[in-house]
Amino acid sequence: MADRYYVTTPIYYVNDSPHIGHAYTSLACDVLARFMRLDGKEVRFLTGTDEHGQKVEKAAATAGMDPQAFTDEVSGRFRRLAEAMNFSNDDFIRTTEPRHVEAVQALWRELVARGEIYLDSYAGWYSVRDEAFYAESELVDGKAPSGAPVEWVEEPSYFFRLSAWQDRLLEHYRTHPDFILPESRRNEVMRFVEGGLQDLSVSRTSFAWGIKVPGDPGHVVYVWLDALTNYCSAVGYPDTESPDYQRFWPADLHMVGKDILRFHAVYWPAFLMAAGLEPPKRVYAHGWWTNEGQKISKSLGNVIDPRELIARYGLDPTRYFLMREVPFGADGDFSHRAMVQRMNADLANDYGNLAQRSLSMIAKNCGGVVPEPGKLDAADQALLEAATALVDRVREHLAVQQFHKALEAIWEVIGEANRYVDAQAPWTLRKTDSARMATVLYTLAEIVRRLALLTQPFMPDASAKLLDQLAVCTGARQLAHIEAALVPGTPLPKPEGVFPRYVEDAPA
RNA sequence: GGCGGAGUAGCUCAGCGGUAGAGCAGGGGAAUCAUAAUCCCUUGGUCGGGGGUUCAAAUCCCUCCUCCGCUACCA
Repeated sequence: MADRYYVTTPIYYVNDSPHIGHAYTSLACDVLARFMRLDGKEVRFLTGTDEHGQKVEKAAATAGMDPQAFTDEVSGRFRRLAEAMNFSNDDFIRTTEPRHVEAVQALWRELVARGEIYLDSYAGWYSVRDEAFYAESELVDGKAPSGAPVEWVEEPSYFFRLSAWQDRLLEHYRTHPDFILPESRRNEVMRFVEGGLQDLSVSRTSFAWGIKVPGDPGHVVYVWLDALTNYCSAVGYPDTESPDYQRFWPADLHMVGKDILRFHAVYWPAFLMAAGLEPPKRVYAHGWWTNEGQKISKSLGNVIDPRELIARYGLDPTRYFLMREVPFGADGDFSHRAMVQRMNADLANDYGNLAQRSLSMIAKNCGGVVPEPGKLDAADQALLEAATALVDRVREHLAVQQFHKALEAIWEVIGEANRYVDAQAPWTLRKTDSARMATVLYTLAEIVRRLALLTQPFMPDASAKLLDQLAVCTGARQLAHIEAALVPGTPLPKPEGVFPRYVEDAPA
């Protein structure tokens, strides 16, 4: 049954400030969640924060704070980002919440009971300076690649039998070709797994800020086993009979950045299968942004703060740009020039102006009410049908996370509509055939309504304003209403531009 | 090093065996409803280099060059 949809962002590590990468991942999920809701599905959209681990423990200590107080604060930043970006998440999970701790410990016990976790010791060359273990093969002249001295360290650790899951993982990838997208990432993962898997150390004794291993409180659960489990804890695990779990698990989509694909596409399905649970239906790894052609890094100081984008360009234009500019999955570049281009050419000129020219003609020539159409001719019908057909086209593109193609398809119809206006020239009809003019303007109002219906997931506020200007009631904004035509005679509010043109500041 | 991907108009990219395409930028024109927005026409590329297969190659094969990704336990 496809009447439900469960989509997740990664939980964001609180040792980091929210940046464009976080906003991007969550935005993609938000667009999907909003689209699915408009398409009549019951949606669960989850995001949250990952709050355990050595780095958090240290960062809290450095800040002179208790780890929980520290994570409370940083987690709040991610909540505020979600609000600022107008994300429609239904839930926000934190790994320090009791519901999650309980889920992780239950999953752990399940894995132990099934013989998938065993106690051994973890040994390797450790560099205190780098805080990292190195493989024998990575050492250079007996030192870390960084040149730091290493020492042989052994500590007790629990291991997950990842090696036993190699064949079953490969089988899963083969029988579920859409499990990992885009395809190039799927191939990378498969090659990686084909290369052989080692058992995974899933506990740590070197720090304490984490979830205690059941029955062995000296150990803390490995951060990834902890973090990934959030997707299940949020829908009620370990109560697999709960309504939420029954409804939403397995998740339809885990959206992730390409940097954390392996954890989601290899470890996570292995953990789940080992615990007798179903793996998610899809993991999608998207690309990264550069800033004006430059790789983004903290040391370069060119990190993009989503709040600055919103302040400068506005929220919906920013959302539009991120979803439209780059083929989803690939890396992309954020540049002021490209942003302004999109804002002015796509939004202000094409879409905004189409709406504005249509609505203001109605305001001036039809008494500010939805005009009464005569019989529709072939051109009217072709345009209306093209708009209706967009529902399926957009749905198909979003089913495989091709946001840019969905928008491209919508903009094709916007282009057709602008050509239609010129071809029909209602300003001439006003003098020669006012009945035909009314038909044309009615068709245009209908087109704008249908377009606005479809742009809601991408640009919720602007689309809502357009629908308001067409006096479409809030209960008639589902995709199912695509053909629920406007009622002639309905009074319309005064039209106002929805997509302002970006004008460069005059040089000082 | 190994495996994989990509190099096509100024920019971003589509095409992947049959006379080189789109959007944006540039140029010209039309229109004047509209956020000086829209519409039409148009300049522009020996499709990274070289070799090969074929009646025919961005499109298949070989080779070279350049760039990028993956190559496990910080998240």
